[in-house]
Amino acid sequence: MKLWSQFFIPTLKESPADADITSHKLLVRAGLVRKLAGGLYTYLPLGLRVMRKITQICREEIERGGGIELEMPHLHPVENWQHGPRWPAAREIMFRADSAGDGKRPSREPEFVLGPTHEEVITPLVKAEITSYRDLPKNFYQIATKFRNEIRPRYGLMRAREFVMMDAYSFDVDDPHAIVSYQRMKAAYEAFFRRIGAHAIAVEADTGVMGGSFSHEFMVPAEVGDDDVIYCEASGYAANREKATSALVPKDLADAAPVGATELFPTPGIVTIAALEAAPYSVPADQQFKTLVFMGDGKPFVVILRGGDELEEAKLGSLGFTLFRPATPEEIEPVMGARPGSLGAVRGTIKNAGALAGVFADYAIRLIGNGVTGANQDGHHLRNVNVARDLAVTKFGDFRRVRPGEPCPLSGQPLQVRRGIEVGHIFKLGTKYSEKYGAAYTDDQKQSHPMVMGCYGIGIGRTMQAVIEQSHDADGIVWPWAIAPYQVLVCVLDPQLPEAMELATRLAAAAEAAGADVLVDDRAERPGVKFKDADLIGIPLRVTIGGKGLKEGIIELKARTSKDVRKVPLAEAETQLAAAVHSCRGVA
RNA sequence: CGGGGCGUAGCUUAGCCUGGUAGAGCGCCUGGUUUGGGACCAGGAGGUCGCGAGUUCGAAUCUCGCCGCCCCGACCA
Repeated sequence: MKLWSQFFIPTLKESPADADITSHKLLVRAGLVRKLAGGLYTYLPLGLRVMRKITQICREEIERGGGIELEMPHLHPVENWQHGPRWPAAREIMFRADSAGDGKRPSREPEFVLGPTHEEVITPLVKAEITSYRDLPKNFYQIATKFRNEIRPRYGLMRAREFVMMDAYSFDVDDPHAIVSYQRMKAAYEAFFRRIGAHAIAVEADTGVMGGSFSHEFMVPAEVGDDDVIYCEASGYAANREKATSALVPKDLADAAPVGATELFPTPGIVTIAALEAAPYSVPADQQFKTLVFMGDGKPFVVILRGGDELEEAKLGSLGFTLFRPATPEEIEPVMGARPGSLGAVRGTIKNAGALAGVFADYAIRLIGNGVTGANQDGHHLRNVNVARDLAVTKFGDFRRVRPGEPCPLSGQPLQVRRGIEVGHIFKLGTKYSEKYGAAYTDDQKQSHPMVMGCYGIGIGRTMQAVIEQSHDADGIVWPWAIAPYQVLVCVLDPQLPEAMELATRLAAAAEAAGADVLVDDRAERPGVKFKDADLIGIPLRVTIGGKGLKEGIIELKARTSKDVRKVPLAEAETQLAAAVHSCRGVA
């Protein structure tokens, strides 16, 4: 039992000026966190208790899923990263931690970096320690602070620069076994989110810079989320916008026949899809080819989409470039022969086709059949361009962004979209890291193979905030039992009465014996203040002891989720409180 | 990194346009009255007006630079 007067819960009546989403305001108002600087937060005692409860449940479920806990350094020698597969992309978001000005190194590269995640540490460890198939599978995890120099920290703990994350790494002998490890972790995640009272759904996700073959994100649906989830209720299909596909292009679609020879026509000053849609040209957007040029690891490449479609840049990750970005007009002109607005990929019109790393076409352009595209001469376009006959396509792929309403790839029903907060992510990594670091094992035929890896993350602080986002009311937080900082609040309205405090102590003991953490509000505050604070900090079960009630011989029980107050005779107070605690624990 | 906004007491903020005394509410301290949903009265403490230059007799207020914070976009392991 903890006495409020001897604890530290700095609640606020007013919302801080720099918070604008509910969960962020409540984190601060309920005295859970305080900001040090952008994206950097102190966990106050109450917030720390919630974090601890979440990490403990996480630990239990990951262990159940086969995880073995260890703890790796936060400070990494930069060499570990330089030798890894994603140094160019990762260095941008890493904080550097130079040893204090010893002048021994050029200042361009740090000696150490603060770890944003730990593939670069765990893989060399496993390479050194595990060499036999007999020692596999293994799944190592830790719950530790991570550092990422987010371009834009925001929404409190939602996107912080320093944050607590559970990260796990599985090592298996082959793909089928790796999939088993992956499925076990997926089940562990589902159990974890269920136990803490968060409604999280698994959605197919893009693998991004991580690489790897497939992955799921765990999303808590919320309007303030950073990500769009595309889903179909009929089939259960759910995917991150970056990954989502639709059945827009029929699988059995035949190539359209040419309608005539390609024909050059002047389009002075026309550099947008919309302008070509207007009179006098009147070419519908989806009869135009949109031609984009990117730089991938220093070489230009071309992406072709339908005029009305948008590129989903994340999908370009499947092309295998380590780093890519849109090309500048200055980079485009020498290769294509024209500036953006007049670009196309018709064979023979590209000025220096040899310089290209490839021409990648979205499947949906096959729906165009014959259309209009830039001629690679400023102010000119080509019509009667036939997809199969005329375009210099290296490879078709899915590069477009799906729109709500398009047919679900599984059921054909219209897809829907909603916002969500990403609280966890699981990847089947494959051998990208094990090959790079030489993490291999010897099988029973004395053959060496790279280990097949998976990696898994859960944002602990973000999960805490996501729970607040989906579990609050006008008065404050409504904590699920399992992660409430305290589960029972004994509200002593007249703490100066010795019999009131004596009763509070007895009831607290009874609740603790029943398995609850108990906070006793013994402050010399008016009742209104205590009730408002109680609602704000969201303790699931409230026991009220007042001078009036004592005279009547009753105490009161109230659930945070309900308006109903139950009056309980003093003689039954301990047993009824214990029964209420048991019933809450059962539900949770 | 681009666009926009904001920095005044622990918190929320007024004042700035039109230069001249820095104000309120909450919180805090003292005393009193209260005491079941953020009480009331009286008194009090608390401010380099983000930092630095400049203009001016005089700058919270006008100008420039810097820093910090928030929002939108881009980005996001």
